[in-house]
Amino acid sequence: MSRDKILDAAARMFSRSGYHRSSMEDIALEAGVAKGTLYYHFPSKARMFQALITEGLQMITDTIKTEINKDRSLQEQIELVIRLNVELFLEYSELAHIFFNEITNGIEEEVLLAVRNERDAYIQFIADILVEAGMAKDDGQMAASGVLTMLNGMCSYYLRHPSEAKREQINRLLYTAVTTGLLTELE
Amino acid sequence: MSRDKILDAAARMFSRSGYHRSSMEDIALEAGVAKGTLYYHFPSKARMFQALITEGLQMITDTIKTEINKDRSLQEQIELVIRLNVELFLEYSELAHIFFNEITNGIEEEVLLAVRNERDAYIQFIADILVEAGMAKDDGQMAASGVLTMLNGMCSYYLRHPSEAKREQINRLLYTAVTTGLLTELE
Amino acid sequence: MSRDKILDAAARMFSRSGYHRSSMEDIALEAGVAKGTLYYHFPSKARMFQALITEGLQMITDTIKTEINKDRSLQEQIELVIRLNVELFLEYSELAHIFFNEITNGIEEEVLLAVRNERDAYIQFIADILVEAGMAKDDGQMAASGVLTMLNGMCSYYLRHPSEAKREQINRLLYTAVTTGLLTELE
Amino acid sequence: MSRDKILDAAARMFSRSGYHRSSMEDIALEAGVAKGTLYYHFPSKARMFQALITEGLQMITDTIKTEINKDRSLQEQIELVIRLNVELFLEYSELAHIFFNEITNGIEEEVLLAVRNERDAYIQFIADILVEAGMAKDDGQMAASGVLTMLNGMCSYYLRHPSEAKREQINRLLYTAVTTGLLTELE
DNA sequence: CATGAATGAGGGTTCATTCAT
DNA sequence: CATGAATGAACCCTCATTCAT
Repeated sequence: MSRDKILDAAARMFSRSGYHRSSMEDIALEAGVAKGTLYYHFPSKARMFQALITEGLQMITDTIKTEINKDRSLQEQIELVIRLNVELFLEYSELAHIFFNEITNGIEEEVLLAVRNERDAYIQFIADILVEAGMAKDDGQMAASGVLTMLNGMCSYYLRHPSEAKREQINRLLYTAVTTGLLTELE
Repeated sequence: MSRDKILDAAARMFSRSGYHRSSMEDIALEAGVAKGTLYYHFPSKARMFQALITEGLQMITDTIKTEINKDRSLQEQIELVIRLNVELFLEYSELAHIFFNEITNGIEEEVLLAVRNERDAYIQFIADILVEAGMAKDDGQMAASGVLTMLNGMCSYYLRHPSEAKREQINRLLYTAVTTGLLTELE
Repeated sequence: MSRDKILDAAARMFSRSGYHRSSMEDIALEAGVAKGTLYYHFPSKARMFQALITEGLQMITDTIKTEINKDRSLQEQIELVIRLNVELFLEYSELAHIFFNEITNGIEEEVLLAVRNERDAYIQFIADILVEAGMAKDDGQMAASGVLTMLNGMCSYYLRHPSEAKREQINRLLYTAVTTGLLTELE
Repeated sequence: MSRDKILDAAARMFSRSGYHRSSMEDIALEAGVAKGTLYYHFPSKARMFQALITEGLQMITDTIKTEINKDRSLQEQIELVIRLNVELFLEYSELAHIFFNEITNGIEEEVLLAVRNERDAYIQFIADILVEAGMAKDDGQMAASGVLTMLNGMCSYYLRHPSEAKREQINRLLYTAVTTGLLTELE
């Protein structure tokens, strides 16, 4: 179905070139469909982006939920969540970057709010895991926000100065930051 | 002099609306000069942005250097560096955001590299301070990068959910992160 | 039958939003059928419009003919024709407006001519009535055209500045214009 | 100056093909300037249209005022106003048509209101002349509206079935309609 | 009979940049 | 030094129409 082809192409393009640098023409070309087809499936570029975020996050949270329930130790759960997030950041770096750093540019206000809500929901999702694991007090939101922020920054740094060694370092450092309770100060 | 008026206006506009959302028209208007004048002083929008970053960072590093040399304790030095950076982030949030998070959009490759170098130089500058204060081993680059990343993220979070209480928290948390040696793991 | 549903919907949409502002999508939605169905019944938007005009006018002229033959005085006949036309204008204002004022926009030349012929035929139909009633000399075309023009203009004015009082005024004024023979000068 | 070239070209294009059928590309081509130039002088197509109407009406009312003051009899004044208006209608038929029959299509609401106000102001201008000449009671608005409506319709008819004889007829008929007091019934 | 996914030409608009003055 | 009129490529979006099912 061409809706999926389009979302795939959009993910690739946004991830490669960012939101504004990816034109609807480019995305259509990448998806192998006509420009008008994009507008058959999505009312606007912004809404397409929103769908991408929403449906992408749904898949991610589903994956994490499934994996986490597979009878693991607390430690393994935390490690897993961190590793999966790092992988996602590195695979879809630009997209993740957009997602976590806003798109202040000329985008429909309504979509901006929706994406912001998605982000807050995801932060809450991670926060719940941290709280359940005893790694954060209260609602855990700021702790989760802190982890993701660090993750975002470290992955960006890694992508600029890549070397396999550091990749495992990121996982380890984040794990330490979480387990030593540094982030609980944030509450 | 109109060059300064332009840079001031550009800083305000970029900080308020981001790089791409600020048109040359807007900047000229804000500066109170004609659009053509921008091109008298700078060969392109990207170069203007570059000049802004370069000269801005020069001022910042000069300020920090001056303050740091005023015979302070190590603790005070670290606190000062953190506080100054937090202030800058909050004052020029968008600009800082751009500076620390790339501008993947349609910008001259050459300028992109130059700005990236400026950023690495600033990271190095902070790294040197950390090393000198014994807060990081080796070159301290990744430690510095980590601090700035966290700073970036926390300030963004703060701006989205502001409350005076949290502002001091940011300073304190960053101070803790630096002094407890968490970041030294990064080397 | 879905052909009728479509024509009804088209009449409503055109009358509400005009020809070009009504998209095939809108009409299909209003009719409760799929977009493709429109093209099953009509070869193009323009042809659909033409069918609407043709069949609508057929109904109108039939109605008028029937009513007129019901053994009325000349005066009553004229009053009737005027009143019916005013009602139609006000009920289907946009459609009437399109019909009487051309659609210079991108419409098939052939359809344009056809619609123009429909209009001239209607003018002739009214003209015949006027001549038969002794209210116009010769072929009465320009008289009929004049009445309809005035009717068009007054109804538009009425719709912009409505008030029940004026509605009856329109009928009366047109009746006066016809009966005092003003329009016979037009021949 | 290219602003004038553009307005001239726009008047020609609109008058020839109507508002929507005239693309900005067409107008630029007709004016001999680049498409972007249109947007240097006017913020949008609708605003350009508005400027055209406003400035055109200014010229027309100025002309009429000047001519009317040249010490004429009442009869000559009325004849003059009618003749000038007929000439304008025939010269800029489409434009006049748009002006007097709305543009319900996708045009900025604000511009629509502005143009409507221009039209009402022009009607008022004509109304004042009629009242001053004793040809209408009270504010004369509906009388003026009636004359212009008839004028509009007759000119359209004339353009569809042209012949020099009828042109003078239009002037005469309108003059009769005004002077016999038919329109005073409208008050 | 009817559908709806897909198309692509065309439209209005933005904006960094150029250049004659 | 500075201006501002002019440019044109690129962008997002609309919509009548086609066609396989």
